Amino acid sequence: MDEITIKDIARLCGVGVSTVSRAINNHPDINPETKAMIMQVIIENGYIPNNSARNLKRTDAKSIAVLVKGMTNPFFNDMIKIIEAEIKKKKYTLVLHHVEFNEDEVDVALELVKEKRLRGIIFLGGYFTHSDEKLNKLNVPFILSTVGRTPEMISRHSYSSISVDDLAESYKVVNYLIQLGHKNIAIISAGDDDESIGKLRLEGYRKALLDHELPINDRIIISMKQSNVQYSMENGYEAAKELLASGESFTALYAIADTLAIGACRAFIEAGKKIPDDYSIMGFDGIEHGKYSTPSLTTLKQPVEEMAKATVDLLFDILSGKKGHDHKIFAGELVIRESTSEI
Amino acid sequence: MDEITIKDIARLCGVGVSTVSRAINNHPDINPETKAMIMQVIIENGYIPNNSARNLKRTDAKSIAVLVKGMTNPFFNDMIKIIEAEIKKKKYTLVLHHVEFNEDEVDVALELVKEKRLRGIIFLGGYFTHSDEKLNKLNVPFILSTVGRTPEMISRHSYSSISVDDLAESYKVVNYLIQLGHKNIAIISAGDDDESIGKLRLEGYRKALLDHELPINDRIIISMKQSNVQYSMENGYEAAKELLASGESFTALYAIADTLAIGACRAFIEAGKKIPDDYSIMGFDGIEHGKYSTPSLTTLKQPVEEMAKATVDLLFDILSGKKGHDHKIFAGELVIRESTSEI
DNA sequence: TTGTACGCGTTATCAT
DNA sequence: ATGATAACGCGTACAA
Repeated sequence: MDEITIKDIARLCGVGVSTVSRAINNHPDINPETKAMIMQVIIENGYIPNNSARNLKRTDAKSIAVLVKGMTNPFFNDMIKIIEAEIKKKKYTLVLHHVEFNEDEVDVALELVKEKRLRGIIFLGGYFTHSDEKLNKLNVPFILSTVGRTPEMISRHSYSSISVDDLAESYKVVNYLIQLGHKNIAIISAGDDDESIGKLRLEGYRKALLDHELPINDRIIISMKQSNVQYSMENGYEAAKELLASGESFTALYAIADTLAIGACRAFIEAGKKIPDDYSIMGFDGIEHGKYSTPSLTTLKQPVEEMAKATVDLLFDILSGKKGHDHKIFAGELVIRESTSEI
Repeated sequence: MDEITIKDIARLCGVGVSTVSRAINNHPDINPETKAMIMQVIIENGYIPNNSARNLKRTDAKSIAVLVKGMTNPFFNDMIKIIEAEIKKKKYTLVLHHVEFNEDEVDVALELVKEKRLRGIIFLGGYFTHSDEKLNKLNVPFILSTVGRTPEMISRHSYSSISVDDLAESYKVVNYLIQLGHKNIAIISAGDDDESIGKLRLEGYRKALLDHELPINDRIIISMKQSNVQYSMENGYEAAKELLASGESFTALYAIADTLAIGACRAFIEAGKKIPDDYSIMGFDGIEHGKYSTPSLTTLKQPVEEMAKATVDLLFDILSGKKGHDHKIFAGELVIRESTSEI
């Protein structure tokens, strides 16, 4: 015998189980003295309520899940931190859950909803091309935050989303490079099968070149290796080496994530190239890291803090019935640092 | 009414609940046809078993929790990835849980054990100065992995640990700098109240200086700001600026984490200092990042992969009764890159 | 092979 | 203010 339950505590205290339950859950209808006595016994015996049993019975769990797809991008760490704090501030419990690249986040969410009596869900990152039918099974409000969305995709109102316009912001990046005088701009992007931010950012790149009547050279459009960890520095490093080895001419490189850009910078430097003198390099995301790199990284910064706050605020507005589903798009900020210059 | 339960499925199928249960859990005693039929109905109705109820009943949960203290250090990401894969390989379920710096990891673990019917626990990072009394309440095997330990602390046998000898490895770092001819070596370490790796690494620093009869100058021993995120680049950056502003003379800097070292590098570079010509800088941990920094970072690399594997292996050996508790200490590896040179 | 009934630890409801 | 008891959804003896 080693698991001690609420019954044991009740017996030890000479009271009923419901009284113990009341003591634990801060119910009003209880004599402060009995409560104190019970709490004392609980501490002495190291009793810990079983959460499974609680969740089974409870109606007011007040918890919200954050599902993060792919934890390799440090970009999410910042967001999680803020979301965590905001949720705590609202006296809700946060259930943080990582989901693998090959897992189905909606399936995971469906399970979690049942298990934890969730009030809401926040999806962070990932692709998210799920059927309406499946999404409708998720009968708690959910928000797609920083999940790649095309304008057509967000024309639904069965859920909310918080994001930047990946296509437009990506356009800004390339546009900036063009303004600096670059005409041959390489890109390190996601694979062709990417359905999310990778695809959108690549489209933004293409559109910018097209609008400026610059040629699109497929040989300087490099994809991350699928075999490597996605969005890793190593991946950027390898891609950059491949690019340099190709012999194609270009004067600027745009990596669709800061991590990739940092890896790419290293490859260029090792190859004896000067940044930004020989090549300009730009990233996307605005992670802390880019600020402390050498050269520091010019990037398109996503307003992490605002987005994280907006995500939580929107969710709570929906929960309290104040608002219906909404889709907010945040503007990114061009952060010019040392890795880019005029040609 | 919208939550569909095992009873509903049973009714829909015209069978008993136990038959449905058997279908779900791959029990042997069931007619393949009935099973197929039941599974079909389950899929059609989108039934998902309630995990809380399952955990409440189940005796064979086969799950292991990994509690990570402080997710700010990317060092842990690598370890988690590996541990995750290893656990999956053994057909166990992984419960990943972050614990805040100010939370008590043992309390969290205690709850989790009850809730999830855990078979074992892996603690990653943190301080871990808990009373035996408290640890004894944790009646499942647990392993402290990469948790700062002094030799005296690990002389217990109620749990296992996997770590590097932080003091000795730290000594190696400073010893290497001394061999390069440096005599005035600054350090960015944890606060005085640190009881864990920070303390041990600082002790290693002191011991190395002492052994080589070099003076210890308290004014070039800088602590991370408590107000900042611990072990962040920003923290290293600020500390380095403080150091430079102090006017104290030194030729080398040892930061007790790579993240701190990277931030410090940036501060030095911004101040117009050449690394390693003017100053040598070393880190500790061996994160991916240091490899792609410029200058790339000389560091003391912890054998992440081996340690992660050893952690899981040891846990399973204990679970299967093959072994009792054990304490393994891994040797770090001096990785010499560009940020250090002879004086 | 299948169904019935009980119990897991807790909270909610209804008495008292 | 407190206690008895019925759920919560599931797994599993045990009976059939």
